[in-house]
Amino acid sequence: MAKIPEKTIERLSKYRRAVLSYQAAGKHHIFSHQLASLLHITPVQVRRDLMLIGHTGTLRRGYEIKDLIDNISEIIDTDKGQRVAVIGLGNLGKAFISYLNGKRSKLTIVAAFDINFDKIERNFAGVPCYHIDNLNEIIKTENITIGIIAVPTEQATEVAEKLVFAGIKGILNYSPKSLNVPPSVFLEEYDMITSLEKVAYYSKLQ
Amino acid sequence: MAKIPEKTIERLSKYRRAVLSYQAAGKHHIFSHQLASLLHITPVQVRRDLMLIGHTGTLRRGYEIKDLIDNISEIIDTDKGQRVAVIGLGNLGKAFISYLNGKRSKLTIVAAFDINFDKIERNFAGVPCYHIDNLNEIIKTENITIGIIAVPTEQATEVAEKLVFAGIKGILNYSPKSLNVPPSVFLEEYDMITSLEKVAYYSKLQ
DNA sequence: CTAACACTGTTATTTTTTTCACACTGATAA
DNA sequence: TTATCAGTGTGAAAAAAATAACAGTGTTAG
Ligand SMILES: NC(=O)c1ccc[n+]([C@@H]2O[C@H](COP(=O)([O-])OP(=O)(O)OC[C@H]3O[C@@H](n4cnc5c(N)ncnc54)[C@H](O)[C@@H]3O)[C@@H](O)[C@H]2O)c1
Ligand SMILES: NC(=O)c1ccc[n+]([C@@H]2O[C@H](COP(=O)([O-])OP(=O)(O)OC[C@H]3O[C@@H](n4cnc5c(N)ncnc54)[C@H](O)[C@@H]3O)[C@@H](O)[C@H]2O)c1
Repeated sequence: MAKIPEKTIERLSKYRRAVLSYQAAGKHHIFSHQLASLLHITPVQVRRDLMLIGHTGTLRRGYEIKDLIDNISEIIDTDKGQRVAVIGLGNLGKAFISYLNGKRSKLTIVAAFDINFDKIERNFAGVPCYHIDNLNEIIKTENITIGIIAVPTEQATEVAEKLVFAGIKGILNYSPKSLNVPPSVFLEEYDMITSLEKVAYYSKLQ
Repeated sequence: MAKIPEKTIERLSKYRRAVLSYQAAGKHHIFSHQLASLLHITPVQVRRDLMLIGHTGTLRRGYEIKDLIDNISEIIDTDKGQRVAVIGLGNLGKAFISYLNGKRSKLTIVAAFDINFDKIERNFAGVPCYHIDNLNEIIKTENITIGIIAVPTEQATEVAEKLVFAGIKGILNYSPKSLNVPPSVFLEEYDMITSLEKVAYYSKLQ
């Protein structure tokens, strides 16, 4: 199969979540225009994306949800799933853990790390919190491949280095400090100020 | 000036934050390759973006930081600034407020809304929290133009309707429920699961 | 004075992403 | 039976975004 565009990968994740909730509502099929309107995109975009992963629909009923979920999962999941750690159990870290817990079976948050002893050796929403000094060890024994950084700006660089040293595969960074990691580690960063300033910019134009 | 691409708008916001921290470190000038490496992009991309907003650098010293900040602000800020409300003072809402407070002068969070009476009529990090029933009134009296949605999924649609009704200009939605708003309201949505699944996908390829 | 250097600014090109346009198809209704 | 309808699948075109290529230019070293 040809290389799938990055934007398509992002949408596949959204399609899957959209159809999961459709399925939960008892539906078995969905049309491209329905999926499109859930994501605020065009039906052609949907059909093209699904074409790229080789998913075909039926003419009269659209796409079969069960099949679609399987096909998307085939692409974006790994067989055994991946194990995730959150570093920094503050507001943001907690929000992520409560949000993700019980959502997806293939990505599981299995550990949190902090330096605050009030948080260490407790569970938050079922996830154990360890001292940051144990990061290297736990990453390895727990077979964690993805780290989510939610520590204060000043600590972010150091935490990233520890993650890289421990052999992490991917980092999702929410600290405002942009990180440098070797090319063998996939890095994704998000900062809400960018989003907010974008909203502000386009709001003022209206 | 020609229309500025959406991606450039996003990067302008990032450039400004990057140079602000450079400035805080006592620097007065920055080269395109330095800015580029801070954002993990190419120097050409930086020069092109700055060209689009009509900012020019000097040959030997690169871009003057003070000027650059002014020029970017000229584009993405409004004169009087914009006032922002957070709806849902949970983990996420709190994280945003503490993060934004004192960061930018032109976008100010001036109100939070919740239904939980433990939170209402108190301040969080200097921001007063009101009952959601007062939303319409406060949006108008406080002249709020942007709303950040951080309420549970089930409440998101209703909250969005209230914001639209109150005449909001832009919405930044963090609830996983994708919203429908009239075209007069600018909508931006972010969901960390998309980011995380993307990281997972590209991590497994490495 | 001249050449080498290390930047910026911009045109041209390439790549990526989205949209258009339309063939195809099975169901339905007249 | 035949026309219409409402969907999918996809090559082609367009639009958006990123990259390459390079001219221009103060600065510095010789
Ligand atoms: N990207 C975004 O959109 C966004 C939004 C809000 C906040 N932020 C940033 O995210 C970070 C966290 O925000 P928050 O509201 O959760 O802050 P917080 O203060 O509530 O939480 C930070 C946590 O990190 C822990 N910590 C500090 N140093 C550590 C270390 N070396 N190792 C492990 N843990 C450590 C602290 O004990 C604390 O529990 C901040 O840097 C904030 O600026 C980013
Ligand atoms: N987009 C993302 O990346 C992301 C990440 C984490 C969580 N989330 C989502 O964000 C939302 C908030 O997460 P959280 O961890 O802060 O949850 P939370 O439960 O800590 O906070 C939700 C807050 O909203 C308040 N609330 C409920 N109904 C309300 C209403 N009608 N009007 C005003 N306030 C109301 C609650 O009292 C509570 O204080 C959830 O839907 C969660 O799934 C999104």
